[in-house]
Amino acid sequence: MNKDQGFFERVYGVCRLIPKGRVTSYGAIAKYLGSARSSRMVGWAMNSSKSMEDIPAHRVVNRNGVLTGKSHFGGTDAMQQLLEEEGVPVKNLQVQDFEKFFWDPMKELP
DNA sequence: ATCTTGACAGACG
DNA sequence: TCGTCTGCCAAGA
Repeated sequence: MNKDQGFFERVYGVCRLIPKGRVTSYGAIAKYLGSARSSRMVGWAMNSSKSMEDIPAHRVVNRNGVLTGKSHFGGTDAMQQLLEEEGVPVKNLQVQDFEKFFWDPMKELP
């Protein structure tokens, strides 16, 4: 979470802090990191995180609540099932009641 | 050192 | 309302 590791390391830190059964958006994380318009960087970081088991990237979706990164989860609906197991209802890669399950790092974290 | 890519987001036409 | 384009910043080739 220190900047020593670079930008995406911080993204990892936030991802790990996402409570189980909650989801957040790339923009929210980017904003929390201070670069609200660098949401792409978050996705980029996740791209690297996909190789890191410690990062629950399945809890990170786009602002629409759509699991855009599902393709990176083996090309199956594994990502969707993971969320459902955690208590997040997902329908066809779309998080149901997204706002309800949305977890804002800036708001939840001190 | 330069160019391309990237799991987004917001603005514009 | 929907489709398209740009903006943003970092990492890999």
